[in-house]
Amino acid sequence: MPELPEVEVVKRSLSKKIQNLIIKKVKINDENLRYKVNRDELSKLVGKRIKNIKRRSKYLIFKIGKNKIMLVHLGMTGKFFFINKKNQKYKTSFYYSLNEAKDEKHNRIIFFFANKQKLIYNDIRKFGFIKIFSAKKLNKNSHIKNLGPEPLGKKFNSDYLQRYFKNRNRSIKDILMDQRCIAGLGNIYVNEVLFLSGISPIRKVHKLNNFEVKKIIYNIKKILKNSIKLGGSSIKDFSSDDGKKGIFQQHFKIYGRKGEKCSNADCNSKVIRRVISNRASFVCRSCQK
DNA sequence: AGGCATGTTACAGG
DNA sequence: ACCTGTAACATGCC
Repeated sequence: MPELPEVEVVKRSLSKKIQNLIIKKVKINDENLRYKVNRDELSKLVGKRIKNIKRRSKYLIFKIGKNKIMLVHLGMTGKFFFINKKNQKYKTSFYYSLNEAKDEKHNRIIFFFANKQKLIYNDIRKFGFIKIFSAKKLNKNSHIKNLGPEPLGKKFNSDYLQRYFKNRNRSIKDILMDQRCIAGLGNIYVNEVLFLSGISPIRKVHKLNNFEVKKIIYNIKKILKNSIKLGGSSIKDFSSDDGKKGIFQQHFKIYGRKGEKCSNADCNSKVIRRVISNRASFVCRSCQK
């Protein structure tokens, strides 16, 4: 589930819950995440305070104590649960589950705080990871150092993108999914951006004109901002199991809508699904050229 | 039973 | 050095 907007929403809601809490204990139920969890490093966090949480691309960066960083990537199915003093469970993610009991099985790492508060890292497929290292090493970290600009930042503008596109013979879908070009988009939002921009995912980037590049940038920023806003508001009342599935998909205009009528009012074409860059693309042939 | 899934990385080859 | 395509990771759902 997690692309930039989801990770941003997780960051915000987690910050409210755990900022300034002191870690009392860490329990590892399953150390075999994408990378093997380092027990020694994790145990060194005991006694330290969670200072703040930041986001870079789809990574969560926890500053813990004076000089520790906990870098978390949620992979495909990673999520956090927070248990408060009254044993109420907060799911700080969109990810829904139809079966709470089955959910428990995938609680991989548990952080304990005072008064029975807990932070649980839950991950079904275990493509996510948690790494601990010293704060000095953050910028040299292999996951972080090659990331392109944040799409919502000033460095992501048409000068940058036109230069990046100029001599590259790759498809626009491929490039937008490439975290070295732009950090934080994934398959769903790339689908949405290209639909809104009226551009076919297989177009070569060096053949896009300035207007098209600007349209892509505008739509990236617009969709991401809007999704963060929607995420923030839908998470607040995210307590019952009913209707969760709807929350996940209802905002997407093209992703997952194979066979449905194109959502542009004056278009009667049907959405088709095809695989591009090894992932599902949903396209309206009439609206995306 | 087989296909599919929001992500990243490694590798082989051009 | 840059680019492309493919497979792999683990698990559950339809």
